[in-house]
Amino acid sequence: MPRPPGHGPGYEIKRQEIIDQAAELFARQGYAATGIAEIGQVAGLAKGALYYYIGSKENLLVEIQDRVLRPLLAAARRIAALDEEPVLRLRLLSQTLLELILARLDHIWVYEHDYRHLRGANRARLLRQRREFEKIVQDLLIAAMDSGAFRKLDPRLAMLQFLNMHNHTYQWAKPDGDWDAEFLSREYCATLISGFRSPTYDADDLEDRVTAYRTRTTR
Amino acid sequence: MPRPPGHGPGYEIKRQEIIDQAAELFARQGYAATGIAEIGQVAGLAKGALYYYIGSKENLLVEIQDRVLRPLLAAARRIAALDEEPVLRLRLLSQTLLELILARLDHIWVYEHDYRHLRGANRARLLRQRREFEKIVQDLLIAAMDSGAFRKLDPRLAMLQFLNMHNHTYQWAKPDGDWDAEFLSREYCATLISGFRSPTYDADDLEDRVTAYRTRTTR
Amino acid sequence: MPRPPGHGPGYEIKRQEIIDQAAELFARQGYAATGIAEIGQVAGLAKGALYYYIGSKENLLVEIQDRVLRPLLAAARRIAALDEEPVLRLRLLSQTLLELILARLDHIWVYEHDYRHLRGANRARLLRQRREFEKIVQDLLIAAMDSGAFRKLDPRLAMLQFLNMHNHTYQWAKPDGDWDAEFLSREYCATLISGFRSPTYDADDLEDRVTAYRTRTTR
Amino acid sequence: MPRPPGHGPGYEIKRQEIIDQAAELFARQGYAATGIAEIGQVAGLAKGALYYYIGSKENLLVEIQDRVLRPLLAAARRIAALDEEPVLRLRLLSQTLLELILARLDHIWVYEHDYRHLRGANRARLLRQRREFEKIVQDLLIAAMDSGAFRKLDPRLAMLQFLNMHNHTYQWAKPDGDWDAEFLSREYCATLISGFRSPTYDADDLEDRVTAYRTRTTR
DNA sequence: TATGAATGAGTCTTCATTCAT
DNA sequence: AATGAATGAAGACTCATTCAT
Repeated sequence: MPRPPGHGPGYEIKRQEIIDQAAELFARQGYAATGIAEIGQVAGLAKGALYYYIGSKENLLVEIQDRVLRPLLAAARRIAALDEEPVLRLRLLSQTLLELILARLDHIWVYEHDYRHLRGANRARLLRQRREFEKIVQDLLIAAMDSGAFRKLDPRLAMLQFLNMHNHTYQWAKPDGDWDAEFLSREYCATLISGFRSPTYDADDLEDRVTAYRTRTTR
Repeated sequence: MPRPPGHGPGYEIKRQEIIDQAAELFARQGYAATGIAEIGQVAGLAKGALYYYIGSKENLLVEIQDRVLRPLLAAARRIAALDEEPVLRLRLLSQTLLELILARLDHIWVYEHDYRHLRGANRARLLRQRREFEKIVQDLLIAAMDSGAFRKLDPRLAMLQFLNMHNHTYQWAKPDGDWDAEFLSREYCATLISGFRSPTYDADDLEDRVTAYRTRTTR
Repeated sequence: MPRPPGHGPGYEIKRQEIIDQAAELFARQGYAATGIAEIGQVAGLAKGALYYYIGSKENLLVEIQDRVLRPLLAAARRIAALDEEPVLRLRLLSQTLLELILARLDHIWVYEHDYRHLRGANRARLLRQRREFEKIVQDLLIAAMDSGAFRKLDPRLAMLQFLNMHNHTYQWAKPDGDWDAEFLSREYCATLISGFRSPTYDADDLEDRVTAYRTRTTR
Repeated sequence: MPRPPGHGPGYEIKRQEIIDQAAELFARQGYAATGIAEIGQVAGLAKGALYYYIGSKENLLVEIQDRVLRPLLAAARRIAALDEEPVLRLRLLSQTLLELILARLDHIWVYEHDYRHLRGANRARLLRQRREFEKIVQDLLIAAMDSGAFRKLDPRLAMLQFLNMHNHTYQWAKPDGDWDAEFLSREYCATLISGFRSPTYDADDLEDRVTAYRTRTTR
């Protein structure tokens, strides 16, 4: 994401605005089917000025992917490092993931659909980050098995079930849908955990523990 | 899908071949990012001859969507109409769905990603069929609730969980992956049913009943 | 207009049918904007068979031009050679010309609009024939001046006025219009002759002389 | 004729130049037979830049039609509204019409030949304007009849004779022909008026009255 | 006689990008 | 900081024509 040197104070603000607008267009029409001219029109900028801000069309895609992956990975790393029971951490991660999906539906569309249009280094970095996120989830699942909370499952398959359930949400969620991230997370986790748990594990008080955790940390 | 009248015997065969090849390209690169020239090259046909077979690029997309939706809907209708317990029918539908996904991974990519590039009547028909499929699943879930097998759930949310779990599979499945449709269906359903079931419902013998059903019907 | 050797009895009939149909299409849409495929469709023939009959698209144009010019020139030569007063001959020629225009409106459209798409020898021949027709008209006008019926006019300008008046008719005439060729010829000639005539020439009995001529020759 | 917003000062000039060049090509070869590539070549512009100016091929056709119809209708409306004798107004309109034809021969070719390639709203507007012009002529002819100058004629047929005579001129006129609009108008009107006039109407001083009118108004 | 299949140049149009100003 | 003008390759699609069968 090379930026021309020496910018005024409004540069970055305008730039972020343009990325917002591009994300919306890409989500609605697809990256390949959206023209630079269209973005310029929505941004109220002639093509020359547009390029002054964006550098290239692929750059926009990179930025949008980044806007998804950077906070996602940061949150995932933070949650995974918490000194809490693995199942609780999974539940927290679930909600964070859903919050991000619901908050930025258009970004997620682009993230899920158009990463294949990235080339070279951009693509490699993206895939690396995706794999890191998957590993965090999988490691949490393994930890839950090791702790006796979950049965012995194929960890990769468990991780994929977890991600299937969460990641596909963008396909039908609406910006102002009936269900918020907390509710969905509770429902999804209820299903998944009842499927994964070992017979001895009692999941009934999980939500209480979530509440307790939140009280503890936001105070 | 209007075709010019009067074609030789080899026409339809060649046509289906081209659709195969197009599906592979669309899956890899996206519909919008795949050029007609590229398809012609892969098909070994000049542009003129290519159009003799395909009519238009959008036509290819329609055919691919149809190849997914026609068998899917047919199977779903058939299974829904079976005189079997709802949970068993869900399990059968799950496997059929996964069989279709795994057998035609590229078609599913296109189906999931590029339906938005359909216009007008083609798009309307597609959405109608998608909704019909969703309704079949949802009605099965309602039947399972009515039979006492499942708890009282929000039927739409249950349906979406079911489809999240299954439909997202195309994102990571490989043509020669380790897991076949039967295995995945067993695992997915185990998770979902343990999440959905009422306390009194015993799901442990479901797989036996699946086996029994298969024996009964294939004899 | 090369024709493949050795044809069955139906060949020429079918061929003429195709030219008819092509003329209609060319008239409605223009030569350049009408496709061979369209002609084939209207003729109920696949492209291969079509070419068996027509040889080439330009050939169709040549034939249509011929269908206009051959009878037109034949009639013009015949009328010009009549042993009748020049003004009467002009009146007869006028009617013949209008009969041809009204009888074959589509051919005339093509004749007037698309002769420029002819190339080389075809074009040269066409222009030669057009000039011959113009010369016949002009010579009749000169004869009328020499006979004292018409004033001394610029013969070329008189000829052009005559042709302006007649040839532009195709632009607004309808296949089943209110006015037939005889009526239009009477009206056009009344206007033209009253403009061209010398003060001493009495045009009032022209129509009687036309009737007399017709009675004489059709008996 | 929508144009992209925001253009520099040279834009419209260049645009008009391109329309000029296109009109010449269309006139020589026909609209359908002239390629965008050819226009670009003549304009010295690559295809992209060409489209920056023209928007679409049909747009060029619309502009050319407009260049004919706008001044024609404006002049016709102005002349029709003059407080002069109807026959004089017809004579003035005739000359204006011929001036326009001779001044823009190529535009008139396109106007007469290719209006059928317009579609939808463009076509409707064109036909409406053509009919308005025809109505103006016809109303003048009716006024001349009402004033006693002309015999009782079929007004529509009289109008068509008037337009036949004038409009067909483009078919043979040359850019630097021997005859100017004033001369042709005098000749055409002499013919038409002598054909249309009532026995009592004296047309001999019409040209004097034209001269008088011109002197009066240009002073 | 007639067909279906093929071609490849050609159709109009849009693309992402650049750059002098 | 921003613009208008330009490019040329690529976009989907149609064309008249050929030819083995």
